[in-house]
Amino acid sequence: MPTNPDLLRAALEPVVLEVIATGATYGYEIARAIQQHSEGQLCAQEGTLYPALHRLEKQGLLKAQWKTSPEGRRRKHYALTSAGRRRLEALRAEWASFSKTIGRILGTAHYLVPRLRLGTHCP
Amino acid sequence: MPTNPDLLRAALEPVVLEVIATGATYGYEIARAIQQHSEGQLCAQEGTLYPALHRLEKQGLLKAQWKTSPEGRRRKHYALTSAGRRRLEALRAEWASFSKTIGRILGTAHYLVPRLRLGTHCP
DNA sequence: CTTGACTACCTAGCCACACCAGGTATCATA
DNA sequence: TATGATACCTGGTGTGGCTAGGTAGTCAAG
Repeated sequence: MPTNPDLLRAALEPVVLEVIATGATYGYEIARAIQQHSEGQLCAQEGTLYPALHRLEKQGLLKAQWKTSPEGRRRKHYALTSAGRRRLEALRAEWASFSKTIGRILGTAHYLVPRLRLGTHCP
Repeated sequence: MPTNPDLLRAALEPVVLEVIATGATYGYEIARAIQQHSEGQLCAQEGTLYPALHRLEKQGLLKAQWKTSPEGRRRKHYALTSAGRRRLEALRAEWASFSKTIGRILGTAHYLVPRLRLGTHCP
């Protein structure tokens, strides 16, 4: 439930856009979705995730809307804008190219490893 | 001849250790080796690479030695320590695990893309 | 009714680090 | 004697993850 911050930094933006594209809508849910999609390998702390969502919104990649759930919880729901969808597509391509290159350099392109603990711990 | 800084940040340490393990020894040569190994996709600016080498040396992963080439050039030659070799191995495993996870999330695990320009420009 | 656990959001301050821009110095070539 | 390539270094700036703290509502247990 960790990730070395430098790795997270490289992947946070595409991963957030991706989980929103996949159906997660508000912060708390997005955080859980990231953990689930990554099988616990990735964990964006709240102090990381919320500012990231605000950045993406400010860049026009997400649009936000406050709603109140039937149980009475205030939630800020995010959705991709069309710019956000284009950006996600570009980030997918960028990631594919980059990870292929690094994988080739490190000789780990198809290197299977046991699940490992990466960095800090998720509370 | 670019890379988005956040991606470079995630890969710089393993890539530097790798190119040194592969035979590059001094800063200027390491910089060129990174560009060549990455087919121009990765470029560590001098203001990035030299501090990184100093960090790795300070951490005991590299040992350095000044030499003067036959043509009279002062060069600082780096070599992996045994801790450096162990670290490289760990970083390879970490990268393999991480890139597999992100690739799966983004659905780009084996996604082939045309060579693309990533971020800033290499001088 | 109070306590605790969970949900749900936010932010100020710290720190690491890539980058820019500038510096120094040597050597080869024109 | 410029000019360009080689070869090293660093101070300041900006980005952004993390820590640690805050607010506030729901719900079950005691």
